[in-house]
Amino acid sequence: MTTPTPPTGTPLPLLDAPPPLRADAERNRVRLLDAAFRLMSQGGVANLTMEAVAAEAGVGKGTVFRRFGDRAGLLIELLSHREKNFQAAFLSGPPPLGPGAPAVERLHAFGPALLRHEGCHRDLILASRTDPVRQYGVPGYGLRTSHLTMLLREAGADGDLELIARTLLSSLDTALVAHLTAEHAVPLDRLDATWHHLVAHLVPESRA
Amino acid sequence: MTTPTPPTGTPLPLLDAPPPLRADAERNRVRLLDAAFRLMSQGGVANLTMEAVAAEAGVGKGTVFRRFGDRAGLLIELLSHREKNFQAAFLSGPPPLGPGAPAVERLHAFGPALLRHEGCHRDLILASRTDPVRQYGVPGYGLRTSHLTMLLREAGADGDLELIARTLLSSLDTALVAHLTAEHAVPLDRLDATWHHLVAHLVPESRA
DNA sequence: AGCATAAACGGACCACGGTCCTTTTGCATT
DNA sequence: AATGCAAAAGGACCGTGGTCCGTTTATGCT
Repeated sequence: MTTPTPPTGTPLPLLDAPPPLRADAERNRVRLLDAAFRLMSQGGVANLTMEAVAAEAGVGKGTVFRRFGDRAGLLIELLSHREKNFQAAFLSGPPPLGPGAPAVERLHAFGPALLRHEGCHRDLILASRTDPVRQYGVPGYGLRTSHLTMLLREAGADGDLELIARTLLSSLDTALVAHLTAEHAVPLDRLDATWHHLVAHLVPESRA
Repeated sequence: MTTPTPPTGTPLPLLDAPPPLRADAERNRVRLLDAAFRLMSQGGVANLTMEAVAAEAGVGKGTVFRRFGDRAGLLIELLSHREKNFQAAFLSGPPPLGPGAPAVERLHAFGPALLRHEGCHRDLILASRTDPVRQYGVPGYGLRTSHLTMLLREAGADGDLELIARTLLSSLDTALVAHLTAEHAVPLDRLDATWHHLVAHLVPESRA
């Protein structure tokens, strides 16, 4: 076999972009997401039955599964849509969360911001956690990890920065936070304080 | 209404012990747990269908639900049974994990031990995580938390020790570890190393 | 022993997630 | 325009978790 002809004028996929959907598929995709959003607005996440979403969107049930794989896939998609704002905030927003402030300050700012962001979407996030491992494969999680890793490196922290970043993220895990606030009445600022404590002890300059 | 007569010779429940089961209920309980264990041994966790367990135990399906609430409840019960050994190891086993060693050493020993313990029961643990919040309410988790909190205090750590303890636990969360080993081929000793790093940075005497 | 009562049992029943296979439809090529 | 084909749509179907309620059974009291 000869080398296949390189794509001519295609907008260079650049890192395995998923193949574009056929027109009808794309149309139904947005219909479904809209429908899901609508249903959730009125009845909460519990209302998001695959059949109900299909019906609301006016398509067959199979279509929902074909597009999103499973219920968790739909919820994750719904979620990722709303995460765009948060991502923009720490990637390119104003300091101290965004670039412009020293790395340590950005680290300190990240925890409280994440905490509050996740607080808004708690139900959706928790509902999307059918498979406990899956969340770690979601792009959003990967982005947070590499962002924190970078900030830690910039701040001069030592050790296995990626694992430390993941540990920091775990300390604000939605499920844990939900438990702490619900069962132990832990207020948010106590969580903020511990975040600051952790950051302070893990980057050298603040370490006395 | 007058004050009810205090219990006469009852073995003082001492902290809301669950009321004892009726004889047949208790008999069926062990039958069910046995059956579940048997089924899991041969076909893995996937074989643990509520109906299958009921059938194997020779009882009705409703009985399984009455006893364990739901599937997660059954799995958690199954799990708690096997955790006894681990708990004994850090509560009363030999040093450095058990009492006898200085608190810092016990802290260092705890992570690797937990990591390996959870590795053995990975499937069961992950399968029991239907509701992501629930795990934090099981006795085993509470015990680990208070144990670590105590060790941190003994070691002279500062800050919100309970939240720090929970953060340490989160860093070894089964789901996270499963992801790291499966997707990123992270070896266990790298996780050990980060555990030691975290402990070292969170208790004062080791902090330079 | 006989009885009353609360607890446990059983299995029919329901809802929902997920699969599968047939039919339809968009799209490219001639 | 006509045709061929891969992709999408649809919805019947299945398995399993979870509920419900009529029936059975253990246990404590007289």
